[in-house]
Amino acid sequence: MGTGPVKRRVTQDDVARAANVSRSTVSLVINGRAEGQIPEETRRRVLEAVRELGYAPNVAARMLAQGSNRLIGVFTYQQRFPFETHDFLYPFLLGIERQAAVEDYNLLLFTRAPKGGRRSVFQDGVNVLGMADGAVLMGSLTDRDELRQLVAEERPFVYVGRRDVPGCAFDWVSSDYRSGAREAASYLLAHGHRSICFTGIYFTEEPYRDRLTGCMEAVAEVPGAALHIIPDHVLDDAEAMYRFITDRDATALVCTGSRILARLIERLAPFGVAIPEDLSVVALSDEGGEFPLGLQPAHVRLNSVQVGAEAVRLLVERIEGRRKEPKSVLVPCALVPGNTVATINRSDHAWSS
Amino acid sequence: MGTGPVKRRVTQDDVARAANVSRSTVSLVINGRAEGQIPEETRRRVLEAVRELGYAPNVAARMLAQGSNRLIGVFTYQQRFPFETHDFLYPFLLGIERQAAVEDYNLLLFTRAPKGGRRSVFQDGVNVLGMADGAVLMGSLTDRDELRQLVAEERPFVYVGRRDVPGCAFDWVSSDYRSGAREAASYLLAHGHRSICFTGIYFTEEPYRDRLTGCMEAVAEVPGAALHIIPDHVLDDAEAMYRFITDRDATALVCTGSRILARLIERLAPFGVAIPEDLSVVALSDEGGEFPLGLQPAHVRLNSVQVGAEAVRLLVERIEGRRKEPKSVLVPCALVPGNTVATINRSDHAWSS
DNA sequence: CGCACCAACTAACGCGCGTTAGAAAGGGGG
DNA sequence: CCCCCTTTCTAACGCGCGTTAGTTGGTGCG
Repeated sequence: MGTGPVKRRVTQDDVARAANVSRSTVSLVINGRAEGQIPEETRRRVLEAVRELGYAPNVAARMLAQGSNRLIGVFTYQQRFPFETHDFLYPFLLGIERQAAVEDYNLLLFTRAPKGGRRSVFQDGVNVLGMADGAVLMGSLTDRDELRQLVAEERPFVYVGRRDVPGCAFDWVSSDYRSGAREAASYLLAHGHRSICFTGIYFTEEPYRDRLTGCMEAVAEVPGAALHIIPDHVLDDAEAMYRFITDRDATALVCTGSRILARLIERLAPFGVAIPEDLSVVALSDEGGEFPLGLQPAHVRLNSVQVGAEAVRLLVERIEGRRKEPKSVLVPCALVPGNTVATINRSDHAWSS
Repeated sequence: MGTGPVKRRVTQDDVARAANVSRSTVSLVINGRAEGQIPEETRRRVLEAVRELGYAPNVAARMLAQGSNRLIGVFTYQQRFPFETHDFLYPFLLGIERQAAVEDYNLLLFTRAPKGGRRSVFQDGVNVLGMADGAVLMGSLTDRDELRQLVAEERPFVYVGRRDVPGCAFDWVSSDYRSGAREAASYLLAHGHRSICFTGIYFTEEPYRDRLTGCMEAVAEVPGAALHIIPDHVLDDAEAMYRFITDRDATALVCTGSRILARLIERLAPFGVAIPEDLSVVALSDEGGEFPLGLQPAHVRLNSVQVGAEAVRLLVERIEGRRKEPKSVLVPCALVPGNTVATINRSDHAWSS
């Protein structure tokens, strides 16, 4: 409970005394509202006192008084904060940071965890986002009512990743997973593939559903083409997966991430599956990733960094009152051809006779 | 300036009116100080009103009232924030985040950049660190007076990386680069190497000087052993480097980072330098890194993540008044043998006849 | 002289809450 | 009836700040 015996902080009052003006004057100068109000000479005196005493505004007080801090909150529904590179949220954070710097905002990372349960913006019934001007939310959120509640509080926020909550409109930014996935599948179809596998998890969340939808759309346009969804439990069993693929005469695979892709390749290798001769693969990911054997995975670049940046841009628009209506942004993806897709020739293909 | 159109929220006053008690009573009940103060019946009435009106405390007000905002500032003297994985500050940030969660503090990242000049804690004459309860500083700082000024302000802070400012004591945490480097060199010496190269940059900063010092200490203990510092400009020129090494009959190399090591190996390969047959290498780094040819670099693990965590621990001690005296911590390193160090046999070595 | 006006400031309020001195009510003993 | 104690509650301050109505002292104009 040790209430910090931190030396009493320097306040505007202290500055005012030192500069021999009133506190209001100090506030005016500090907030740049000195134009035509306070003459240069006074301004200088105040600023000097500020620097001499080492004054710094109190975040809480500022927030309380008028609600702005130039602080952007970042909240993640993941257990831990997505600093780890291998976390799929990491590139978003990268973009958020970059754009925050551009927009001249500081970042408030809500690392404080709840005692035991799942992460929530409401801790002990308190909306922790309250310390920031607005917040970027991300990660997979199980309880949609939380979003409703959040909207009701009318504090600006942007969700990274499309989230569809009926009767509840808010800002979000997402990669255009659907178009991206469609493009990936089309690319494979254009190379002659007709039986394509698809890996994907968390189908309850929009971004994952969108990936599937995109693929299905592309496949539906080509007569005789089929898409096969690899069930989760199969992904963990190398042999089951090999069976799954060969049983369906599949010659291609769309992967939702480059890490999954790496695992798949690794696991299929013992069965003599060569990429791309036996199996063509396209990933949906931010980067190609590093692969053995000189493989440069064909992939649809998701531009997650840009998504994070866009989220901040939207948020700042809202915070600064330049926009009132909810808005959503789809960041386009880009196909990056690698060397993991081959033109199919069914006559001499290993398992498609 | 768009004042946030945040909807007026339910306050304790509202609850008090509804429960027909005073606001203080509400506060007491909510903060659990009702023991022996407020009878059960009243307590129940208040809590009911709370839940009925959907009251939620205002974080900012709460922080303001009790004087701490449970905020740890993070400031870096690097141009950009070390989110990028390849940034050498990145692991520190990882540790900081982790420990902040443990200590139940949020993180305030000072991403706001100065208009043009070099980064400084003082922006517009305001010490931005004041917004947090305390701060962790890192990165290479050119202006040591800034640290003096900071100490004078008596605001809690911890520097990541040893910084030696005469007549100015403050908290810092660092990997024990010196012992680590000594261990690296000793390891090579124990394998029979007598002519060892050393790469290192930024010698003006303590952590880099310490690396060199450690190596020199180890070499000095073995008669006939020599340490050769590779000048910066040589590092960029593959052929010059090859010459540098062979001219000195060097059979081993101590590298300050695993990325540098990767570059070196890559550049020496065209000259037919085999690792570890021709050249043994030890890196000072957090991880071995990913290398081709199945190389697992021998390295001295710096435990930077732990350094970051330790910094936060120190800081919180100070913030919460559990410690008054300056304190510094050296986090021990650990030698991780890989497969990049060979026992030297000068008779059949390529260039050491 | 009287009035209007301006520049340069300040007093004072309110943001929502934690905290504490102390008021009010009730009860019991002398 | 007075005094004192306990229980139950409240008034009021302060946290640090943004904002606005208003005050002060001076100048110009009729």
